[in-house]
Amino acid sequence: MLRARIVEAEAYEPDDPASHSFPGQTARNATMFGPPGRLYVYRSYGVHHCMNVVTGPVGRGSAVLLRAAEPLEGLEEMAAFRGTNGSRDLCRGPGRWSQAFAVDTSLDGEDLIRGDKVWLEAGGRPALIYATPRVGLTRAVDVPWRFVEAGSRFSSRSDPRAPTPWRP
DNA sequence: CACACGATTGTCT
DNA sequence: GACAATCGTGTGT
Repeated sequence: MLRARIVEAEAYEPDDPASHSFPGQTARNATMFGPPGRLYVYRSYGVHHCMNVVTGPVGRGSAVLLRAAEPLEGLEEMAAFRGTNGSRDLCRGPGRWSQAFAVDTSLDGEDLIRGDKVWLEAGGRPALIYATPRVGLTRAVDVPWRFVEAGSRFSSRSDPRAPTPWRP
């Protein structure tokens, strides 16, 4: 069993030029337009995989990219999948996290609420969350829809110099 | 069928 | 800080 705690995520909306759902539904992003609570997996740069949680109702195309997590359980297995050791880096970045959990496009569409391969569990909310611009985009580069636990050493980037606290 | 490109990462300077 | 790796997907012809 592998377990990790989400410390960083980014939101993507259908009217958002940076979102895969922006151009409309296609074969690749079909899961984004399906029911919420499913896992949307896509391949990035031909090399890595990235995990998203579908958040919108059927037909909308909203999702949250899972960018980084604090490994909690099964660290040796994660390290074996990644071919490295060092707990800080196991799930630091969307590609690394997917690799640590051996997630690829074969798991696209998995039910994260009732599934038995990969799922979400309720957890406590971080005491302080910062909102920042999203990472690695060429469009909508200033939209502050990256959310990161303040001060987490497992996030993919250091905290912003002038942090903007975010409250749900 | 040809082409451009990307929600990344690791390596090298 | 710069750059290559690598390929599925979307678009246009």
